[in-house]
Amino acid sequence: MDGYDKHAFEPFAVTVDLAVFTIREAALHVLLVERGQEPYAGRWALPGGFLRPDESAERAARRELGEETGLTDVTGLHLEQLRTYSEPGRDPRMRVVSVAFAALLPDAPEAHGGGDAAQARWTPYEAARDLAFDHDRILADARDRIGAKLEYTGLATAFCPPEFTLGELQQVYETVWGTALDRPNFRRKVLATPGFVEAVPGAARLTGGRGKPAALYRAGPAAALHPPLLRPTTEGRPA
Amino acid sequence: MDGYDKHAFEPFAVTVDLAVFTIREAALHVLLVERGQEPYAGRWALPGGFLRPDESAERAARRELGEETGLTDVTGLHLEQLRTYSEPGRDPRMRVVSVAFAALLPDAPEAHGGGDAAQARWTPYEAARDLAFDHDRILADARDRIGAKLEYTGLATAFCPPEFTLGELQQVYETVWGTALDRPNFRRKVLATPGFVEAVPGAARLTGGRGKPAALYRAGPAAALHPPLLRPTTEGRPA
DNA sequence: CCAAAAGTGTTTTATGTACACCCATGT
DNA sequence: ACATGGGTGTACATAAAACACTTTTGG
Repeated sequence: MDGYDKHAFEPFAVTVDLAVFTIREAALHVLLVERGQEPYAGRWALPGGFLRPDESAERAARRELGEETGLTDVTGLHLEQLRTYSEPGRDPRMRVVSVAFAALLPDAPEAHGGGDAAQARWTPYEAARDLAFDHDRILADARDRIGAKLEYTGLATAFCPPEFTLGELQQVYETVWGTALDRPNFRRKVLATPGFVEAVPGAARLTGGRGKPAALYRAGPAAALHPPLLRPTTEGRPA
Repeated sequence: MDGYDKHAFEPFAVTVDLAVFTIREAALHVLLVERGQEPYAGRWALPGGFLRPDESAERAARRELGEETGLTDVTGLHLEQLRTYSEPGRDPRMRVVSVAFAALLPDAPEAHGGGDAAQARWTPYEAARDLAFDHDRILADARDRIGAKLEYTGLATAFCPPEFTLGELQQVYETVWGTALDRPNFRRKVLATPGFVEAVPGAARLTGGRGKPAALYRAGPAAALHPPLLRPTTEGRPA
C-alpha cells in the first residue's frame, strides 16, 4: 500500500470502437474504415475514436460512426456495449482504454470515408482480417455475441427494416447461424414467443417479385425471448 | 469537423467497480465497503478504485478487491466484465470512466476494511441500498446479469466450492431465481447437459448432518449450456 | 423406528421436428 | 401452366413437469 495516493490517478485516453454489422446478399457484412493516419496508416480498422470530455461512450460511438463513415441519424441503429479492452500496450502510442460496441443495421446504406478515415467500406465478415490494433479480436468477440444473442433476445429484428416479413427475419437467423431452418416451425416459434413481433394489420409485401405477398410485422416490446429460439444441433455446437 | 485534433485527446480517470456476490444462509449477499474519504465519506459503496498505468482492468479489479476487503488470492473467484459506465457527472470530482465487474465467490470468507475502505461487509442483496455514486444501478445491472446467465451458462458453479453436491447447486438456482425447483428434474437436466458438471468418482458428503451422503461433482468444461436451464414460469417473467 | 436428504421410476403433458399440402402472385 | 415464396395441418418423436417411491445416513 506504500503511500499510494488515490488522487494522483494516472490519465488515460479513452476511445470507442464499433463493430457494425448488416446483412447484404444473404451474407454478414461489417463496416470497416481505412486509417488515414499513423499508427497503422493504410490498414483497415473498426470505426471509432477518442471520447470527448463531455460525452458518454454511447454518444461518442454514434458521433464517430457519423464522422468516419457518413452514417448519421441512421434509423433503427441498434447499439450495445460489447466490453472494454484495457490491456496495456494495445495502442503503440499511449495508454488507451477502449469501450467496444456491437451495432446492427437494417439494410446497408452506402458508407464513405471522413474524419480520420480515408475510406469506409462494407466488407464480408470472412474477408475482414488483419485489422489494426486488436480489432481482429474485438470483431470476433462481437460476432460471437451477436450469434448468441439471437437465441434469447429479439436482436434479430435490428437487422430488419421497421416492417419486415417473417421470411426476412428467418434469413437473418440463417445467415448469422449458417444453418437452414424449417419455415413452418420457425414461423410458429416466433409467433408463439410473446412480445417478439407484432403483426401490422392488413399490410403485405412481395418478396422476390414472385410468390404470395407476405404479411408484415414490427419488432415487439420484449427484450428477452421466452422461450428462446435455440440453434439447431443440440449436440456439440461450435465453441 | 472544425479543426478537431485527434491527438489532443482529453485525459480521463479510469476506475473499476466490483459487484461481488456470494450465497450465505440461502440468501444472496453482496460485498460492500464503507468509504473512508470524500466524496461520499461514510457511505457504503461497491469496492473499486483507480486503474494504475500498467495494469488491465481485470488486474486492477483483483488488486482493489484485495486491498479494500482483504480478499486476496481467493480460490475460485469468478470475475467478468459487466459494462462500462461513462456518463459525464457520475463522479462529482472529475471525469471518471468506470469498468464494472460482476464477481462470484463460492463461500464467504470474512472481509475486513483496508486501503480507502473504512470497513468491508457482506450485506444481503435486498439491504444494499443508497450506495455512493451510481453504484445502486451498477449493482442492479450485475444482479440481473447473474440471474440471466444462470440459464445459459455454467455460472452457478462459481457459487459452489470446487467439489459440490447437486443439492448445493440447486440451492444456488433457487436462491438467485427465488423459485423452488423439483429436485429429481433438476438433477436430470443438469446431468443431461454435456460439460456442465462431472462426477468425482467415489466421493460423497453429508449435507445437513442427516440423510444419505450426496455424490460430489466438479464444474465441467462447458461455457454455454445446451440445452439451457430455463427459469420456470414460461409466461410473463419479471422484466 | 423415525426424520432428513439423496437418488430412481413412471405417468402425463407439452414441445419440437419433419414433412405433406394448400394459397396467392408474376411470368 | 408453372415456378416461387407464403402459410396451414398433422403425425411422430422427444423432452419436460409432477409426483410416488426407494435408499442411506444420524438420532
